[in-house]
Amino acid sequence: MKYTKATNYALHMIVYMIEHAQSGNLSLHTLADHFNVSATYLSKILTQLVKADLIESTSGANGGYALRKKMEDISYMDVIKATEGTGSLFECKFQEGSKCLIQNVMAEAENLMETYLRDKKLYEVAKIQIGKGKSF
Amino acid sequence: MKYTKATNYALHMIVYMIEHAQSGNLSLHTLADHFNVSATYLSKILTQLVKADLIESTSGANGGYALRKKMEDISYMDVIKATEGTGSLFECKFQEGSKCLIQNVMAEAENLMETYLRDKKLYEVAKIQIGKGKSF
DNA sequence: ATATTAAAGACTTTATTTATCTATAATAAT
DNA sequence: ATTATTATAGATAAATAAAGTCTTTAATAT
Repeated sequence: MKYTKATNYALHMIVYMIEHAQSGNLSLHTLADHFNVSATYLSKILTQLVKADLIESTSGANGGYALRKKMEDISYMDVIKATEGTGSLFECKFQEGSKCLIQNVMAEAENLMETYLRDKKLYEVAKIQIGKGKSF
Repeated sequence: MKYTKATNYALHMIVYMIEHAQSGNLSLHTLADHFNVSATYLSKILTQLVKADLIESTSGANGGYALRKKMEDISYMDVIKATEGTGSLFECKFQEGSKCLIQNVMAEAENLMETYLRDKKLYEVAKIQIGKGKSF
């Protein structure tokens, strides 16, 4: 069990977009170049973020991607849900519903992690103008 | 990102073994039958639990598997580490070491989950003799 | 009308997980 | 000793999921 590479990219994309929020739209090409990823592949990931309403996209010249949700409000969990999907990490293979006590415990553990990541905002890690933090 | 089926099995195996701890060794055959899994496949999972010193195995007639670690001490995390491996859920694809601030946050989140699962014992969920809990 | 940009669909490749088969090793019972 | 019972190991196959590519379509600014 590992986070997908897509989540890795997605988190970094959001941070990068926060850091460049004042620069207008960022094109797929620009992002793909900067992170050294294939454009079409990155496109799929960004589209997931668009569908999750975290960012927005505009076609045509001068188009590209820009933040949609208020940057201070974008949490790690927002991004993770967009790329990993909703749905629990553990699902009992022997019993339906939540009758499995093991599953209940696993869900509670996941919940702790989830709550933490829902409170943590990617904003905190971005290096923006007035020395608000630092990162990559 | 999901827990593997192997982890699912492994957790249930331990609970089952706790519930039948007084019945001597449980053979692969018995376990495979009870859980409706192929024996050789289950064997691989049980071997992982043996290597993690959670259970022990003995060959030959009347052999099989039995708990090795004190049942009250076997945590969810013990089992998960055995089947999922150690190693973090998130590893930054752009920076080495722990220089990535995103990774640090992700690790902290994982830590919360891990601590919880290291405290929770599978024993609590087993239905053993003197009404100590209930489950499957 | 043209250039620029994103989205969608089909598909391929790679990696991981799940599962099987066969052979080997260990031990108890006879 | 031989046989039956039991686990382990190795090779490999099948299934699933993730990562990545190619091509077409749609939208928009100039």
